[in-house]
Amino acid sequence: MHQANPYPEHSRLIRKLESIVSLSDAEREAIRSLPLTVKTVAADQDLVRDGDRPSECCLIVEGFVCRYKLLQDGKRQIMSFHISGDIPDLQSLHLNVMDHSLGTLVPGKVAFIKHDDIHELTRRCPRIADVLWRDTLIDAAIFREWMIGMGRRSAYTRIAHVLCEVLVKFRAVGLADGHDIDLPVTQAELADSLGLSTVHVNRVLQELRGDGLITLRGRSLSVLDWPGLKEAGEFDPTYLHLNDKVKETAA
Amino acid sequence: MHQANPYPEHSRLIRKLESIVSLSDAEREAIRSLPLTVKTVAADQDLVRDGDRPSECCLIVEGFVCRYKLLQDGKRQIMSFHISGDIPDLQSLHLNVMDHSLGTLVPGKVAFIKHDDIHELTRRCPRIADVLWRDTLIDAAIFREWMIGMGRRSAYTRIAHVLCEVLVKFRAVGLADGHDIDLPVTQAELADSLGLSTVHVNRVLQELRGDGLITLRGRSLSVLDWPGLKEAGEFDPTYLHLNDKVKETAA
DNA sequence: CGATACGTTGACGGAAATCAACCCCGGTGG
DNA sequence: CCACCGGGGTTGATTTCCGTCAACGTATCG
Repeated sequence: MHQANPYPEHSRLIRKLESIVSLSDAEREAIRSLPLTVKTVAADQDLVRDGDRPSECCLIVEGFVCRYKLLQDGKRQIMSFHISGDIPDLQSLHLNVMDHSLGTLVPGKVAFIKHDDIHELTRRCPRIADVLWRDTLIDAAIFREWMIGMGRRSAYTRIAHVLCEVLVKFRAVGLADGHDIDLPVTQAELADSLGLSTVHVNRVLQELRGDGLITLRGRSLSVLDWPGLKEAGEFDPTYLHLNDKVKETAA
Repeated sequence: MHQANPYPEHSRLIRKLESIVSLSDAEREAIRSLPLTVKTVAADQDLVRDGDRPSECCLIVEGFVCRYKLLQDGKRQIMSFHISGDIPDLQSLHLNVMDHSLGTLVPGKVAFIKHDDIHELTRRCPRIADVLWRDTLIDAAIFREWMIGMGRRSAYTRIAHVLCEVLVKFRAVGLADGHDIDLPVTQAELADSLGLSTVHVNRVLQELRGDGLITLRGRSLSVLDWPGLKEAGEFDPTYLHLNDKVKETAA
């Protein structure tokens, strides 16, 4: 007796939001009323580009997306990773011009939502505006945590930290339940997210393996020693501001 | 015929918000109705501390405040600087627990605003909620820009960049109009904001002076060569998302 | 007028970048 | 079916930017 979910895309969003707040039935219903345009996208495609003035937001349904900026000299800084349920350009609701780009790292599925429809929803349902605001505030908290890493932590600690973060985020939205995930990120991309060189990332990953904290072959990451990895990464999940219900996934 | 401003603290907030959006008379009036508790604070005092669960926000009236976090080993990362008109802990409206601290760098004046009063204001005046949301989104954009610096820019570029940023922010709210400001920041604090050591900051500042870009004696900074400093810092003010009216101050 | 905080300088060391190969593997096309 | 190709991963040698340590100068202030 399997019944297909009539709102597979909206469900991803709802699950994500419920990882950071609780929603009422009415609020879930309101979210399900949002008009979406679903598209499949290949790897390494830009969803939005630095300088754009978007009139819609993109909801990641499946896949893995990064926020990044290219510098004059060709260097790239990745500023965040996003997974199913995230709306990485929610900020474009209130900031007209993009100051960075969003691009896919693997093939996936993305749903576009018109700004007007979101505005209409939040007018009808002010609590949802608060939830979305909260979501952007959590993104900001994650930026701050990454700043701390790049400013004051060693490469070893930084890498351990980002692995912890990704694992917790996967678990919070139900994309993983053990300590194994499919990490769709190359070492070069990791390097660009941490302000390191690929060579150094490679060597530090070997250290982490050598210390028995993880295994990493291709894209499959297994955390062998979760307490050890958390300690190595000085990882305290407070900054993720998770709902109490899912907090245990980070323990 | 000089008439004293009956709302000196509210005016700072209004001026700040008008540096990023336009406000109607009604909105300005609504803001002036906010109940405030004004306090004078000494230097090096925490306004809010990592782990706190605040029930009010603080509006900087005068002085200079930084957002920072202390690490296990005693290292400090400063994540932002704040000036007159800023509400650096606006995020506490929707994130219960502080994941960092806010502290003064110089003596100043701070006004506290109850969360409840802000919620009441935004309920009465939804456009103001949008403005405040926008403000937190700009903070996030600044975090991202600092990430780019710490991840991918040299110390020289980073320092030039932050000097550009501070100058533009001062000008945007009318705290400066030329190229000279009172920069109430020690080299050690600059270092902690950029992920550098104080020794290195000192040396790079000498380079910037040697290149004829700035003078810096004590707390008084003069930008001698604004185009040169912008170029040295790879500074593009887009990420500050200034109102068109004040954009010229960054040109 | 000493205390103390801030700035400056020099010598040295180290974490990570850079440069340059080389390997491995999956795809693809002849 | 195998040769070729290209992206990703790995390794070693070398360099560099910046940190650390330690001392000293200088200004402000009770």
